[in-house]
Parts: sequence; C-alpha cells; structure tokens
Amino acid sequence: MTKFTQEAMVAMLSDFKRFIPQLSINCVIFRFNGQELQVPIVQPIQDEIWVIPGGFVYQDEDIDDAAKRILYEQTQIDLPILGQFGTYGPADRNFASELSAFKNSILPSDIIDWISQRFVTIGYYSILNRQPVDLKTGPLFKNGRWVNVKETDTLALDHSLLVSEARKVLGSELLSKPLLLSFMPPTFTIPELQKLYEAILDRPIDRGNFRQRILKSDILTKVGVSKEKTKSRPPILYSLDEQRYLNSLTQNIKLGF
Amino acid sequence: MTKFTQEAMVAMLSDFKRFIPQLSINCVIFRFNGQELQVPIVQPIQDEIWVIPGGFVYQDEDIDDAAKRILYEQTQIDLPILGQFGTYGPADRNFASELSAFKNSILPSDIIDWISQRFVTIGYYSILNRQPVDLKTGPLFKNGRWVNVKETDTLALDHSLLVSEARKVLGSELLSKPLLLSFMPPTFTIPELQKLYEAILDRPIDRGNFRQRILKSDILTKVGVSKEKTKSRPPILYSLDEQRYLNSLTQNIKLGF
DNA sequence: TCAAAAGTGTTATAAATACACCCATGC
DNA sequence: GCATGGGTGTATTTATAACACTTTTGA
Repeated sequence: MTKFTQEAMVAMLSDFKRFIPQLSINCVIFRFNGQELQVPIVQPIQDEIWVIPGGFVYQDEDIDDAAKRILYEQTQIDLPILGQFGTYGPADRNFASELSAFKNSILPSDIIDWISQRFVTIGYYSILNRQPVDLKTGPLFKNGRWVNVKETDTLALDHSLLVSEARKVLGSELLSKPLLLSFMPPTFTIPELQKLYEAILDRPIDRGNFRQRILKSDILTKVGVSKEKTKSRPPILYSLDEQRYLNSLTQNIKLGF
Repeated sequence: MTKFTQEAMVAMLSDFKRFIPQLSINCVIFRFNGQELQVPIVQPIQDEIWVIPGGFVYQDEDIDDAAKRILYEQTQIDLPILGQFGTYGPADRNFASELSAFKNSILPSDIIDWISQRFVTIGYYSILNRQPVDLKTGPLFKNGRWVNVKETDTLALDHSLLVSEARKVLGSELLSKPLLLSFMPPTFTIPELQKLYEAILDRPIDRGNFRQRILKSDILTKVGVSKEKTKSRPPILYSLDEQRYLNSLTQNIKLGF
C-alpha cells in the first residue's frame, strides 16, 4: 500500500518539468453547513500533517484554471473559483524539509531538488453550497475532512495563515459580492441565513432587526414552510431572488469615515 | 547613446539567472495632486511604448521587497508598498514579441529565451503624497511621467488592465484602510479632501454634507487658514488626527444588502 | 459691488438599534 | 402548560440627502 502510493506520487510529480517552477496555488474552500463555516483540509499519503489543497500550474494553463483543477484533483470538488485572496512569497518560503516524503528521500533527486526550491503561492478561495457528507481525496492524499474555520490554527506549513487571510477577504466581500448565491441552497430560512452572516462577520446580530432588514431589501421570495421536524415553531422557507440580490449589491458605496 | 543603453540593458538583465523565472511584479502608484488621481508610467529605452514599472524577483528576496526595489529602480520613488491588487496569469501571457528590444534580437539568445517565456505577474499598489515635479527613471528607461488614471487606457501589454484593477481595489479600500494618511500632506483643506474622495469614488459629493460628516467624525484638527492666494474666501487648514482616524476605520462593518 | 469658492444651517427622509410582545410546535 | 425558537411591531436615535443661506476674498 505504502509502496503503491509512493509510486503514484512519483508518477504524479515526475512531470514537474511541465509545471511553472517555484510557483504554487493554494485553495481555501468555504462551506456553511447551517451552523458553522467550514473549510476542507487534506492529508498527504506520506505525512501526518494536514494542509489545504495545493499544487502547481502547467506551462500552458491559466492560473485560474489551475486552481480549479487542483481543487478537483485533491478533493473531487468541481467548483468555479470565485477569487484570489493574496499571493505569498517570503524569501524563505520552502517547505520540503517539513514533508517527510521529501525529507526521507524516497523520491528521485531531481524531483527533490525541484520541490526544495523557494515557492511563491497564489491563494484562491471559493464557496461550496452542496455538501457531500464525506470528502473524497485524490491519489496523493490519504484523508480529507471538513473543519470549522475557527479550528484551523494547527495546519502545517503556512496554511493556517492562508486560511486566516482568506477568511478576512471573505468577510470584507460579504457586502459587495454575491456570496449568498454560492453559500445558500435553493431554499432556506431566515434564521439559517442569519447564522451564516454571524459566522462570516463573527459577531451576533439582533434577530428582529436582521429579519426586518433582509425582508425590506426585497431579495427573498417566500416559497412555503419548512417541513423539517422542529421542537418549536416551523420557520418559513425562502429562495433568493437572484436579479434583485445582484442589483442590491451594486449601490452600497457609502463614504464612511 | 543607443549603444550604451543597449549595453546597460544587457548588463541589467544578464543576471536573469538570479531571478525567479516566469514571475514578474508590477507596481501601480497613486498620487493625488490636489485635482486628479495620477499614476506614474515609464518608457523603456528601446521602445516607444508606455508601461507601469515592473520587474523580477531575486531568488533570495521577499516579493514585497522586490516590489519596493523595482519601483525605486525605475522611478527613484522610495515608498513603502501598501498592498497587492491581484495576480495575473493567463496561459498566453508573454510579451517579448511586443517589445522591440527583444523582437529585433539585439540581446543574447539566452536572455531572449528567458524573457520570451510565459510570465505570471503580481500586482502591487501604493500611494505617494509628496510629489516630485518630474519623474526620474532608472537606466533602462528613457522617460517617465505622471498621467491621470482616467487616461491610462492606451498603455502597452496588459498594463491598462492592471491600472484599472488597482483602481477598483483602491476604491473599495477607501472606507476600510487608512489611505488618507498616505494621500494627504501634513495639512490640507476640506475642499481638497473632497476632491480626493470624488476622484477615488468617481462621483460628485455634496459640499455641505461632506464637510458636515467629516467634521462630525472628529478626525481633523484645525491648524490655521490657508495663506495661498485665492480668488475667493481662503479655506481653513486642517491636519489629520491619526489616532482618531485609525479608530474610525475599524467600526464600519455594516450589514448592507 | 459682483463673482467665486468657502463655510454654515435647516429640514425631510431613511436606516440602525434596542427592545417588547405574540405564535406554533414538541414534550 | 411551558420551554423553545420563529415571527412581528414600535419607538428612539442616528445617518443620509437636498438645498438654502451667509462669509470672505480678488478683481
């Protein structure tokens, strides 16, 4: 088993000459499960560390396409990429020594040399609204799971920083970009939506005021009543009026000092 | 003269082995001259094109440091970098054929091969508040000048796009980042400040309301009256209260849908 | 004394905030 | 019937926006 996965790793990385050198991509994918904001992390076959999905860019490939491909290869999540949150390139950013597969030299030396270089990484983020129960991973990874963004401070390499930076950008874009279209399922309730806002903004919001404002903004259409078993009054189901939602985003440039 | 500058170019680029390959940096520097928002552009010695400052990253250099160094080498502007506005990497992003110095093969072939590769570029922006009357340039450039950001749609390569993207980011950060500290001189008038806001937001603002709100926010300290010759009532001079300004920026996260 | 630009005040409307109160369900 | 969470209304404060009026200067 271990032998096979080592071979798989060699096969996968041995076309490294087709990649742009010293440049990598990392992806932070957000999901809201109704309660908390989560991101997927994966575990390489040769290591016990947890990292966010990441990889390299083929010479003839757009960097945005690379992000989408890498995400799919490592998590089987097929998702349009929404944006970048930053590019990171400290002079000493090389991590080969922290990866046991490379540290223990089970790979050809030319690959080790290639991967041991200093890398600049481009951070991409996106949002997943349908949630597979388990996270499948590609051949180079042995495990994948969803974790609360609040519990990502023990990731390997500089990946805790990357998640934290992606989260900041997400928060600043909640007001100006159509994130709800990506986060929410076709129908949802107002209390669910409020929990998403509270998770992203990381602060409590008054129930009554939230409901009042979101209804006045006229971006929701009532579609019925939740049929899920509740231990209290069943909430009303809404869907997002895409056109009105998109319109409401553009006209929010205030002065604010 | 032309011979010398060709030699200078060869000398400058021949240490290309010390650079990270296929990765470049571009800088958009904003300045407000009291009337309009401007950016510096430069003209390479061998070409008639105008571009924004740009260059490459040394192997042992942070990418942020590279941005600062490149800016200084090409414009003699010594300025802390404020941030990135994006990283651009379409698969066909290679521009050697558009640069006559490379197109006409006056350079060694290994340099031409190196520069002819596909490049990913990291976009950096910053803000200059002191304004040298002329723009000096480094040895690889024959001209430099400040232009209105509204007149940057004829730059070479993809640099018009880069300026446009940097400008978008600037606008979205006016409310949340301390841009005024960088833009404004130690003392200024409220009408001047209003012109800056109008230039960045690209829309007119009511005089009375602007003054009222900026004064109520309590970030300005009166320091006297302008002594410049005016053809009307002389405006009051203010300075920015840095502490109060920084405080006022943090507490502006509204819901806004 | 007039034009030009700076500085001030008034009013109407809309938004943000803090609550109190009622409703539907499961146990 | 009562705990739980969903849904609604109201009153206060604050922000936004439109616009009229006054002041100071140079010509």
